Amino acid sequence: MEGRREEGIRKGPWKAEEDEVLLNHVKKCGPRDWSSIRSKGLLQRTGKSCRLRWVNKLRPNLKNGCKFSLEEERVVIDLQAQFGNKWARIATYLPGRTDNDVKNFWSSRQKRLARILQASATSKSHKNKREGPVYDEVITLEAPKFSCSSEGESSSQAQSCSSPPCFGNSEIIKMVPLPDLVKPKLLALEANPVQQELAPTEKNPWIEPQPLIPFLQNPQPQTDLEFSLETQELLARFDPYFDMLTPLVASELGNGGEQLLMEPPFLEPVGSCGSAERDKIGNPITPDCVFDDLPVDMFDQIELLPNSSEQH
DNA sequence: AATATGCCCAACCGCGAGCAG
DNA sequence: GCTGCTCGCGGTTGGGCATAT
Repeated sequence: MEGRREEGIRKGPWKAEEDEVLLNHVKKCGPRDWSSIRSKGLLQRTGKSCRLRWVNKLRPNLKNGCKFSLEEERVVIDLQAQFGNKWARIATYLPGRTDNDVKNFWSSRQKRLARILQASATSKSHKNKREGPVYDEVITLEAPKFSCSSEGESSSQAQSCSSPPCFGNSEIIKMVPLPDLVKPKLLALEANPVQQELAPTEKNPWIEPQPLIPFLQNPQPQTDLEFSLETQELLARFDPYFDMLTPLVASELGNGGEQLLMEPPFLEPVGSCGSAERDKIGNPITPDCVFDDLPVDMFDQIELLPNSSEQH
């Protein structure tokens, strides 16, 4: 696929020598003047291509080849709901991630969710022929078995086990209506077009009886720790505010009744995202502290994110 | 073991914004 | 104000690897 086309413009995969030339250019001139790279005859690449290479691969402190951590997944989900597909903007909240990374992550995720949803819809339609629709009842779901094997998980790359935590075997999670006190805060959130599209009604979702998410009644055999965030996301599509139930779920698992709210404002763009900074702005709710409220042993399977320097 | 399928990721393309002349 | 250029962003595509059948 790599090749030359008209006017000697090179396309396709970058060679190490080209990377070196590009790095030298950046050392001398900084990450700008991309088009001059070709006009000076340094590389047969367009300025556009050079910039992309730098931004996505050569920039320092990139987490290349490192899967998204649980927290990063959460950030993306929250920010996507808030900003929409503004990948570059979202990426600024994720140190070491590029817009391309976020975009690719989201795209894979969407495909996966679509498949799960479709499979669920299919199985539900079969089920409904016998049972008919089920509305207006307390939703219960049984968490899939905890299958992120700690024994000899041979990761092809030394990647973090980025999958979200699961609840223990056979835990029953009750989905209960959103408490009133939560609702006003939710209104401040920017509506997600996708959620709007998929939401069963534009009326108050917490008043209208919501259809059950098919796969909750008939959980698909999802892999490993795919469950919790994946599930939450699907739920959120039917009930845009499902995310807010997460802490509730946690509390139902026996960690006290305190409810926490996760709202996008806890996030700060890279450069000002230290916890001290967050404290300064008076927003103590962080993803970490949300996880703190979950059962401690849930995270036994979660490895720390390796440094990019440890990769490869 | 061979083949099919799914997933991840790098790179390209088109479009729009910003800016200088 | 117009034009052309550069840069940045979001969408899309295709290759390669991993996993399932």
